[in-house]
Amino acid sequence: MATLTKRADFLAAARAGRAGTPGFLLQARKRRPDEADPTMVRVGFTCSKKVGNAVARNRAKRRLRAIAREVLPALGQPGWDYVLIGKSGVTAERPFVALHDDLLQALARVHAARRGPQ
RNA sequence: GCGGAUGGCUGGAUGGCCGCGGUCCCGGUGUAAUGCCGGGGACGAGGAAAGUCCGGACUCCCUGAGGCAACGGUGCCGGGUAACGCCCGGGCGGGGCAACCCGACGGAAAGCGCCACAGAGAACAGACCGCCCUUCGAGGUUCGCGCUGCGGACCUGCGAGGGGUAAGGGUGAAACGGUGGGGUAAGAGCCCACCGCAGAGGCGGCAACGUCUCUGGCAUGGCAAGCCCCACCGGGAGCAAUGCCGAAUAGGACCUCCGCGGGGCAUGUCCCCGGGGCCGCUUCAGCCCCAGGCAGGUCGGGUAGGCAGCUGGAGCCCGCCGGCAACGGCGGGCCGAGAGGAAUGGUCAUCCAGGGAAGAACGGCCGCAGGGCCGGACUUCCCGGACAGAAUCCGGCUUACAGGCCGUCCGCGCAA
Repeated sequence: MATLTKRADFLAAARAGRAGTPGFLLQARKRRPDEADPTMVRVGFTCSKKVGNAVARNRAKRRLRAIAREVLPALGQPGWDYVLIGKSGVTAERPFVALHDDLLQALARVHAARRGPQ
């Protein structure tokens, strides 16, 4: 599992599928085969200043990282990019198990939406 | 005990499970380069890491040196410091009973400008009311005389004119010193005492300044946070600075190689023929262009990316010495984050502070009493961690901050 570092990757994920949850917003896309290593799951995190001051943003990002580490190695699909976006207030405050379930449901929706039309 | 002032420290603890960052060691593997994977060791946010407001270090750019001008900043004195707009000590002014706190605190006899409103008068001051003197008139009292009147003296809640006056009233942020006495028609530094002020001198202090004596009757209104003057300081941009390495692709330069256009049919290792320019004409030769590449190589710039800068420093701790202190000196010991979409955590449990609710032994007060009110060891349950996250590094300032701990001092009350 790698971390996204390029702005372009974030923008590409934003244009593709998305799924809102009470705790955060998930964006995801399947990469084209000629991009990065197709066996890899990549993930990025975004917490804008709307989330709060530096302490609040960092805490939100750390909690998003924690659930990503628990969930994505098993349920993330190879060749996909995932971006988790923090929400003001709730991402840092919501119970951890609820945040965990949010990601499970959001992943299911994002994957289903991608397969559906095909 | 109550109330207050001030200095310093601290900024939850322990454990389980799962993780992150650089670094060192071991093993494996790989790139143009940095690396990557597995295992292990120690280490890994703050007092403000914040605001980015001052001062520096360090880089690059500009500049021959100095001076002057402009612009910006600082502004009582002395000391500390690499430096500062910071810190310490002192002076002066203001507030407070006091501990203590606050202060853009140089210059207004260099010049310009401004001083609204109110008020009579506001910067070469000023006469509104009031007070005083005086002339005339009016009225009155009284005296005298030559007595339908005339004259003198005095008086006035009266009128008009002339003059004096800055004590009093009133206006204002401010009215050409203040208080008291003498003096005067009334007044006035007109005179005197004290205070203030100015000048000179003595003494104390490095100085800011303080103090004493003498002299002067008082000049020099305020605003410099309007311009200004004086003294001192200051070149600009910033670690996304700056230096180095450097793919792929495109483009550039050079070298080598191949090749260029038209036509024929027998389609080949074939044959025939070039045009334009240098050159006005002809021939030959040369060079250039029409006219290139799908090739190979070399080189330089440079993008992605990587490396350095990057953490050993005006460093931290302890002791001794000097200094009222800020701080300095000496000796010994220590190494304490280094990321780059950015680590230093996620989660659970228990505990310690703290808050709330319920119960409650017991104690106090009120009441004849039933009872009511207040405090409350202890028990149970619930809530529950302030402000805030390094980004080149230091010294400050400012701002934010739940709670806790330690010290010193002041006022009041009580006791001895």
